Formats: sequence, structure tokens, C-alpha cells
Amino acid sequence: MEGRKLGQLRVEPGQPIVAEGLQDDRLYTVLEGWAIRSKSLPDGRRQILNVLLPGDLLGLQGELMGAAQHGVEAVTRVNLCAFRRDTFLALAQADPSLGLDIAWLSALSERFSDDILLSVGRRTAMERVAMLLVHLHRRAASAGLAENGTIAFPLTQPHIADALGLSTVHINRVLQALRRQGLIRLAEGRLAIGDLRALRRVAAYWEQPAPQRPLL
Amino acid sequence: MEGRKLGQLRVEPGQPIVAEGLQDDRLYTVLEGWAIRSKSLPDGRRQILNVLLPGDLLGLQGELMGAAQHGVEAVTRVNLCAFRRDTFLALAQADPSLGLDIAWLSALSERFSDDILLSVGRRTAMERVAMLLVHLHRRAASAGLAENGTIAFPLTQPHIADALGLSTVHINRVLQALRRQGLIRLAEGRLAIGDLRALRRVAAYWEQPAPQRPLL
DNA sequence: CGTTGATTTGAGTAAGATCAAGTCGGGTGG
DNA sequence: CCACCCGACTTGATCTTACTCAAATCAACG
Repeated sequence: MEGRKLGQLRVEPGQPIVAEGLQDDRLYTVLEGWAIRSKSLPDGRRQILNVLLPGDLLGLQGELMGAAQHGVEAVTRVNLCAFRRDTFLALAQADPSLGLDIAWLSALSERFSDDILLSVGRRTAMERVAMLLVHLHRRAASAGLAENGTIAFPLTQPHIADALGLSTVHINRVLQALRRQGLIRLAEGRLAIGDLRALRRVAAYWEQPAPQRPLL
Repeated sequence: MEGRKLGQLRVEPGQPIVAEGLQDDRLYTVLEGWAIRSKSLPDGRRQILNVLLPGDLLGLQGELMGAAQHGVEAVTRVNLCAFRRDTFLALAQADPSLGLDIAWLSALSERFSDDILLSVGRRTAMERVAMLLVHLHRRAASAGLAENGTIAFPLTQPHIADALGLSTVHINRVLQALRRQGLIRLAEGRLAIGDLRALRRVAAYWEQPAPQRPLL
């Protein structure tokens, strides 16, 4: 799809990429930076649905259906690569496997959603936080963002709270407990995991088979 | 795809359709009955990810990626139509628009997931229950299951609890409150909504634009 | 019948929310 | 350059929502 690039987009921290309820006929790839996809209630309560890291595709979920049902916001400075949705669709007409690629990506992201829903619905606060940190550390590392085991971690405690359905005050206390137990180091925007095995145990998490694409 | 049908499958209430962690190389369509897709923690806590109604497709999410990361279980007696995944893939090779159809379906189901995550993460118990009932009533009605405003409602209170991340005891009290306020009638496996407007207000929900397929 | 699971109700408890206040750092405007 | 402001982070105290435990009723079923 490289040739079909519509343009590149730079968004500053805290700025919206896609506004909730607005139509946007583009698809994006995150080239650099962190972003969040979220949805809010009329009174302001917010749920973060997804954390977007470099390499992630944006615009498949709701945007295939007209107006976005969620907002997307930059956490750090974000660089995006934009495509027009219709050229993308034309492309999919020409190349059948592209549609399947898309379906596979949706399946992958749905699996993440399932895990998050399990966390938010059934895990305790400490389990949720441990889970999120393990998950993000792994994703960031596999996106090539790790430097000797630590990753840049731009999410604030309010972000974590909104991602996990908890209050910021409680997030703060849980993080401190995890630090006290030596399970994580999290300071100055960097995260290191002290004891991955133990942190996984805290998260009531066990390794899932790596996603492999069995198709084709 | 009609010609590619592999066979029909009947599953009794409470029986598994897909076991958690098992490989299954089929795709299914629900012809009749209710089923749930769920995921569990090692200690038994369970989260229902999804309620499947007639017309729903099953097997797109995790199954595209090898072993299922979740279980699927019949709630009522369920009739399924089974396809082999590989013939499906071959078909998608031949007809590009099928891949896009699949992508669109994934997008739709992801939008449902987003709503559920918002509920579980940020709504109160009463809001969650109201939301779920409105949502299921609408889906069941649009699947043609409504009879003068009421639908068969086979989910038990433990089911609702596991879908919303609450305890069964609490679900019971919330349901009674909703009944007392005349917002719902729920008895003997049938659900009627007394005052949809009010129930939506309780759910902190406002109408979303109906999903339309803008593709092609 | 006896068992099993759903539903209901009451009583006590706990996880996490809310309220409040203070610290710190970065950014802005005077 | 400095005063101010804002948001993130932190800590303590209190409160509430929803959980846990327990027990009774009921219907379905073998």
C-alpha cells in the first residue's frame, strides 16, 4: 500500500486525532508515538478502549461504519501516515488477500479487547494494573521500543485509571505497592519490570500462545 | 456461501460449542438459540464477552489465529451452521468483497465490545444492567425474536452477573429495583421493557446512529 | 424423593471511590 | 525574572457501592 499514502500527519500531545462522533474518511498507521482510543459518557466519565503504539492501524473499528463512535487522542507527539479509505477499498477489491489481512488484524485487536474486558470485569485493581503493565511492556518491546529492558512510558496515572475503570487515587496506591514489592520501576516516564514472572503471577495471567497467522 | 455448508450442529443448553484453549477449524453461523462467548481466570472467575443471537457469526475473532482464547457455550438449545475455515478462505480468495464483508462484521462486533467495555469500566451497576437489557432487547428484536414488544430472555442472573462484572446477588437487587420502578418486566424467561425512554436515561445511553455500511 | 441450580433476602464487610489538601514541575504572561 | 496556574502525583480520612457469607424457597430433573 506504500504508494497510496495520502500524507503524513503530526499531532501534539493531548491533541485529538479523531473526534468522538465525527466522520473521518481516512485510515491511519501510527509511525511514532503513543495514542489512546476512548469513549465517554455524557457526564464526562471516560473509558480508554485501546492504547495505540507504533505500527498499529487506526480507523478499522468504527470508521468503517461512518461516524466514529470514539475519540482518538495523542499521548505523546504522534506521527501518522494517512490513507484515503476509498482508495484502500478499491485496493482491497483488486487484491483479495488484503481484505483477509484486515480481517486478521481485526481478529487480533479483538483478542486484546477480550483480555481487557476480562481484566476490567473480573480482576482486582492490583491484578489489572499488573496486567496492563505486562501487556504494554510486551507490546512496546515487540515494536522495538525497549532499551535494555526498559521502555518509555508516557501514560499518566489518570490515563491508567481510565484504561482500567479505576480512580487515579487508587492507581497511585497500587503502583506504590508494586514498586515497594520490587515488581516494577516506574519513574520519569520510563517503565522497567523488575520480576516478570512474579508480575504475571500477580496479574493472574498466563502466557498465551503467540498469535500466528495460520491463513494462506 | 450457502453451497459450502459443512453441516448443521445442534447443541443442548449449557453444553460447550467451542472449548477454551482448543483448536477448532470451523466457522459457524447461529441459526437459532442463544449462546455466550466467555473467558475465565484460573481461579474460576468468568467474564462473558459476548452474547450470540441468531444471525451472528462465530469463529472470526480468535479462531482466525489458531487455538481459541475463549469458550463458547449454549444458553438455550442452539442450532448452528458449520463451515470449514479453509474453504471459506479459498472463497475469500475468489471473491474480494467477502474479505471486506468479514472486515465490516468485525468492525461491527468491535463496536459492541467498545460499548460493553465502557459499561463495565465506567457505569454503575444499575446503569450496566439497564444498558444490557436495552441492548439485548434491541438486538433480539432486530433478529425477529420480538412478540408484541417482549422477547424470550434465557439468560440467568448468574449470566448477567458474569457479563457485567458484578455478583449475582447484586444483579438480583438491581433487577428488583428496575421492576419496582416499572422500567422492565422480567419473569418466566421473558423480558418486556416498560419504558424504553426512561430505561435509556437510567443507562446513561443515547441513541447511536444506526450502523450503515458505507463501503462499495 | 434427593439433588442441583436459580432466585431471593438479610447481615456484615471490604475494595475502591470520594473528598480534601499539599507538593512538585513545567509553562505562561506580566 | 518571577508570580501564577495547571495538571500530575501523593497522602490521609471518610464513605459508599457492591461483595461475601449465609440461609431459605422454588422448580426442574433423574
